[in-house]
Amino acid sequence: MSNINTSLELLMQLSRFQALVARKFDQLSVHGLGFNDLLVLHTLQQAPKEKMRRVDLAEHIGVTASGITRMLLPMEKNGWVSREVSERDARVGFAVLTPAGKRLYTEAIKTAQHIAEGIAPGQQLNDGTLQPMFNFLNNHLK
Amino acid sequence: MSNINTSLELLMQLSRFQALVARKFDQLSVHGLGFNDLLVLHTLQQAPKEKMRRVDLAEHIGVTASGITRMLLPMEKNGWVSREVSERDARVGFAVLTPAGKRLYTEAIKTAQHIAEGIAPGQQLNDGTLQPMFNFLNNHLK
DNA sequence: GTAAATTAATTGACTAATCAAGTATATGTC
DNA sequence: GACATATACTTGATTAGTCAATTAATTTAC
Repeated sequence: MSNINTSLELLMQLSRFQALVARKFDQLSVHGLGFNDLLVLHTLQQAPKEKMRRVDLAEHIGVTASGITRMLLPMEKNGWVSREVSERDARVGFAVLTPAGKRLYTEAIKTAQHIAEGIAPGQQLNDGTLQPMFNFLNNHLK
Repeated sequence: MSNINTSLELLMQLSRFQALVARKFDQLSVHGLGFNDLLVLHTLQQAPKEKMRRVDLAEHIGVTASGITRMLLPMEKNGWVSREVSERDARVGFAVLTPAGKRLYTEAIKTAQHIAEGIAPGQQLNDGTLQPMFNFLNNHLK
């Protein structure tokens, strides 16, 4: 039984943890949303005018362009997100949070926060010990 | 634009980071293996006698029982993993690393460690700053 | 200003997983 | 020791995403 380096060890543990978390959320299916759907709504809600280019949205949540097309499809059908085209660049499409989408988000995010608290209580997180972890993640995500 | 609690923020950032990492690995497709396949091989290799109950393997890497059945199928077909039944409990099946599987593992893990180093250099990790992160993860995974 | 390269998005074909249901075995209860 | 419940898996149907190819528009280079 040989060991592996710290880097790979970290990535593997993160992967396992993430699988756990995603499955818990998806199972509970907060308001019919998967974890990634929630991530889409949250990202849009944080964006200026609650609107983003589809590619940027894809990049932000870590799926391919194709992936975002497929994820947004049912969300558009349900009227949570709408589509807008750019005037200055005919290639780009925007995804915009609709009022219905925002209402759903507001409800769903409450539930999600409770679930998250159940997994990783804020208490543990807010004493600063894990600040380096946030820094590490932020470095890789910006 | 309202904010969310630290717990959910953490889970969302982890999800994004993980998506990034998994996609990078899967793209490079180390010796034809996906990141999760690698995780399976690694987990088996760490286990006593390089053998585990399928259910435990599933739990360890964070997929469902059904998921592990489907993941192991091609790996068995390729002769990297073999199947063994328990004598004391006819329900349980074991997954065992074969010699070919071990050889593949030994090669693939080297490449994987290089890729991992490229993402999260051990240098950054080994100064102890991120120890709380490892503790946090271990708490949730044990 | 035209040709070549790049970028944004979608689509078809596929892979990787989920869930729900089903089968078989084991365990706990009375 | 029979019956109910729990556990270990597998399978069919479905969902969530990938990749490779394609279309269309924009930008760069000359």
